[in-house]
Amino acid sequence: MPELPEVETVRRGLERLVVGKDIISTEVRWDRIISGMDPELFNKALSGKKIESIGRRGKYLIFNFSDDLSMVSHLRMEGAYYTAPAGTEPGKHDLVTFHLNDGVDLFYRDTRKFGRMVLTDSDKVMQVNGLASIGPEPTESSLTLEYMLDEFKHSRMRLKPFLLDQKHIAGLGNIYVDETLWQSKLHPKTPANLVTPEEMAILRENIITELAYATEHHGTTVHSFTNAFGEAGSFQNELKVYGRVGQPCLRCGTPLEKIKVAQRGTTFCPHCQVEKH
DNA sequence: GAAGAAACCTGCACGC
DNA sequence: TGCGTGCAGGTTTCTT
Repeated sequence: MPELPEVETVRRGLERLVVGKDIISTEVRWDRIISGMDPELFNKALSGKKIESIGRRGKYLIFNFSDDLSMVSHLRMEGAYYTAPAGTEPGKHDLVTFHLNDGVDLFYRDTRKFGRMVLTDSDKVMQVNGLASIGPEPTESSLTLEYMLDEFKHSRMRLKPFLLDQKHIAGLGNIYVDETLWQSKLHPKTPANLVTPEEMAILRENIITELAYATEHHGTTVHSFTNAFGEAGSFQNELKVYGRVGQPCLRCGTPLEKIKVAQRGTTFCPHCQVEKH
């Protein structure tokens, strides 16, 4: 399940593999992957375009093509890109193929068909659904303590769904929310406006550090995530709570518990992370 | 307007 | 062995 570190890992891989190449044509095998556009128009618009650069904002990949055209791609749960020699037969879950000019095909694979691609003018990328209201990147310079204090104090939403909402902070998903809340000793059901300034400073530092560290380790491989080279990340070996339900908390030894918060499986330590009301 | 729930999807684990 | 059920989860859309 790609979160920010996984998407950045994919971006770096694609940058090495496909930037500078031309698209000859595309094949779409699941129409709904292309949001708001007929697949034939998608193919027509992309044919002959050069892939000039690949950017990222939060969990969104942004392909920039020649003639000021861009494509916003969200991998959602299990989306993945990989390249293969031209003529390679697409697999069952290869939903889109980009035929490139140097004997290479770029495949988009998505087992659950949750991913979406949107073609748009390059100057309208930030108007695409999801990007229009996205919060700051979790970095020292973008995610300031002042911003967090101001953003959190207006909401009684529980921390788990609050942090998952990309409007507040870009890039966090289920795994890293559980990890950073555990590190910060905050209960996932605590309302956002009850986090003290001292706790907020710790939470901020943990979010920034955790995502940077996970990116260094090429992300977390829990289900099917691999980068554009088909390589798995290694950060799953660093997880302290996610996937460790029933095992002892690494801080206090209490067995970790799993609950549902806002429809999301949530693992936490009932001793270290005390709920506030 | 805010918050919660359902829907989108498929593979897998589990129970019978 | 085979079938039915529940679960996993990011985002959008619908409902309260």
